[in-house]
Amino acid sequence: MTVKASLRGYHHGDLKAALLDAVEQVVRERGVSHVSLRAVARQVGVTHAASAHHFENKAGLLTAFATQGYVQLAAAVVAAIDEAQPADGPAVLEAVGRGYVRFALANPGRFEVMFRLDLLNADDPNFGAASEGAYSLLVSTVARCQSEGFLGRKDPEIVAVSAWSMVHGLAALWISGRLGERIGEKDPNRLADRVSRLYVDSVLRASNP
Amino acid sequence: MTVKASLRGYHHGDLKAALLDAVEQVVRERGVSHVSLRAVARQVGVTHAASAHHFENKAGLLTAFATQGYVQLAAAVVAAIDEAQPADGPAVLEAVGRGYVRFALANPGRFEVMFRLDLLNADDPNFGAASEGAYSLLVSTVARCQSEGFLGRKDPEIVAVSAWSMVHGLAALWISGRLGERIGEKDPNRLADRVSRLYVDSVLRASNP
DNA sequence: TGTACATCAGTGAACGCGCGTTCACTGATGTAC
DNA sequence: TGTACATCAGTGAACGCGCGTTCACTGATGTAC
Repeated sequence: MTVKASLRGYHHGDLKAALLDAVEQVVRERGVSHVSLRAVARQVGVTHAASAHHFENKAGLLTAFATQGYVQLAAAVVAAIDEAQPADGPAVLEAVGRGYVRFALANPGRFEVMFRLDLLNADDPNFGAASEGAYSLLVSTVARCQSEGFLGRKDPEIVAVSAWSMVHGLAALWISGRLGERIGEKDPNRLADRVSRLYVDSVLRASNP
Repeated sequence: MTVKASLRGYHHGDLKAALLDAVEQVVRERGVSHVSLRAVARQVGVTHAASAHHFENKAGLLTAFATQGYVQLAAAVVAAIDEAQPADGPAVLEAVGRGYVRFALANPGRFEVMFRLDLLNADDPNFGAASEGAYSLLVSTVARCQSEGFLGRKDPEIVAVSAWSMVHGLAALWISGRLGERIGEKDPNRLADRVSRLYVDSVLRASNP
């Protein structure tokens, strides 16, 4: 619901947050390519020049939007871990994968923006920190698996990268639509569960060196 | 090298192929977002309206470009298999992964376009056939692994999807730049080899049921 | 309680840009006879 | 060998569009005294 300008007076109150919400809405309803300063401002009910007071330019707005995304992603992963009540490192990693894919599928447009570095100020420190925060969940989970002896002589870096690649690829392929048309499993969250479990069972639990 | 209009006369000869080559060049040098009918025509040295004689519109041009890409991808995968002289199904699958990533990294812009369904006529029959042709290499390789007894009681569909997801995600993350900055292995092709090997060794060769 | 004033937040108009599509056109090619 | 004619391929100008940025502005808020 947009609050009409006539009802809210000259000052908005919290335009910064409202603009970020509007990006979310435009991205969700019409796709990344339809996000423009003008469309976003229209959504809020404000002049399209207004956002310059809060974000330097379009890249600044999208960078803030993507930064929110990494924070939310980390929260979704933590929530998935909590929910799983994991008994060991591999169970944590399985939950991390589930949480990652679930977030991406629930927020496909946002997820896309988070990796469209051509649209962002990739060197923004807040952006870097948020992204690093999400990544560190993966790294520490793999470290736990290693300390519990589940890695054998596997390189933890390769385990982390391959796990990340798998869930990222699964999300990207599902969102692109190239995957769903080809396979029997039509529920993407169930698919994510099965893929994560296959990985964890094969790579971590099989206990070969 | 662009042949000047003055040298080549009124008719181009093979404008259709030249336009597709020009898309490749623009995408490689300036990125997907800079591909426009005008930029492509400029590259060839031709009026920007000329492409309408060969491709209905921009989506048509990009669809043809992406279709070429799937054909090339399939060829790259086949070449990687030939090169590896694989002794069994898992070795074939490892080569498929290597070929997939190698193609993506050598042609990042093209690879991106191939999955940007928002830019394409996704229901174009040639496009669908080319994409299906590449996918079928994966499916038949997994089937071979199964017939050789390497799948245990694993669902072949889940094996295929997880393998595809992993190499696709690896390529996408590397191209986006979010991966290279975080890890020690700086050669993406070596990284792809190691990731593919980890997958094949753990999922197929460990021979647990 | 009241007034002056600085600061802040949003306005509205203007700018120049590159874009995709359309269309009447003209130059070149090739085929029929 | 020559001519008429249909077809094809590229031209060039025009169109309308939505875009991001800039800037002088004005309305609203809050602080100092």
